[in-house]
Amino acid sequence: MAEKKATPTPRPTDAELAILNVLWQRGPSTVRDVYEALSASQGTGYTTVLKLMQIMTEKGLVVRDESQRAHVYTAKQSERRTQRQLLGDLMDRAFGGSSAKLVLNALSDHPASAQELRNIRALLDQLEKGDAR
Amino acid sequence: MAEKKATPTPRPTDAELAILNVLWQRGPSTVRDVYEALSASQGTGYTTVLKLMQIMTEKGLVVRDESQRAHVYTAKQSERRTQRQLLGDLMDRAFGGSSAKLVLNALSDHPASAQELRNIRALLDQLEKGDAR
DNA sequence: CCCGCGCTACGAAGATCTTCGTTGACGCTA
DNA sequence: TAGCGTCAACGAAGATCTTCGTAGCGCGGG
Repeated sequence: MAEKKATPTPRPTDAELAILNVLWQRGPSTVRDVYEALSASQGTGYTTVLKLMQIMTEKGLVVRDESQRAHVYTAKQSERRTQRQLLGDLMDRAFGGSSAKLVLNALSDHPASAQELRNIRALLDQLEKGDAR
Repeated sequence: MAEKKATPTPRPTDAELAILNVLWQRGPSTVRDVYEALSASQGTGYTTVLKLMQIMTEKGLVVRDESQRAHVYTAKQSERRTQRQLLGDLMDRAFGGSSAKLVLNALSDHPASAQELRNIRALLDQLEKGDAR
């Protein structure tokens, strides 16, 4: 075996993340799909999106199905996994690795709904109980 | 009035954030101070740190006291404020603006101590009660 | 069979980030 | 006062990110 990629999937840039968001939301999409979804909010040109997605393919952020004339792209990492990565990254770089600090900051600055607060509380319960981990 | 700077303080880059961390930790520091604090963990040269801090001064990320021969730098934004900014940014870019999603992710992936969990719970109480915010 | 349209590929340009070598100024000390 | 060490300033180089213009290809309609 020598096929194991050592490259741990780089951190997506801002523009790349915008594209990933579209892919997660729509599922496998062509460049045109993504372009149309993005051009609504941003003013990027078609070839710009295309180029970015080509680069993302090289980086391993997305995988490409070339069997169709219009290639179909899919996010390689799940949304969850990417969020985890970005979050862990920020936590290390700006919060000294403390998830609690990060969480406290997030909550006090950006209030969540009552329902969401309940969800968080539920998770807390779970964490405290199955503290074994 | 025309003196109001429209520039809202740019998002610090990775290398800049590393420097800011030192400034927050040590308080006002010279380039050498920062360099020594950083070179322990990273292998950056003195002039590299200097250049970065000069750029950060231009960007308004730090302020510089030039009254001494060795200029003394201070972080312009508080650590808290910067954390807030970075967090809000990430929330928008990767979590669809939902702080709850972000928090749930953070907690389930990066467990906090019991004490920290208590703190979070306390904040939740506070948020739910004095919901007036 | 030929044209035009949509799509990918390529390459280049400009911006920003990161790194560092070099230079010149300053002040202490022998 | 001459020399040495420390410091800021500058400029340049290489990497990465972002944006497009342009070219080339293949398919379907006329």
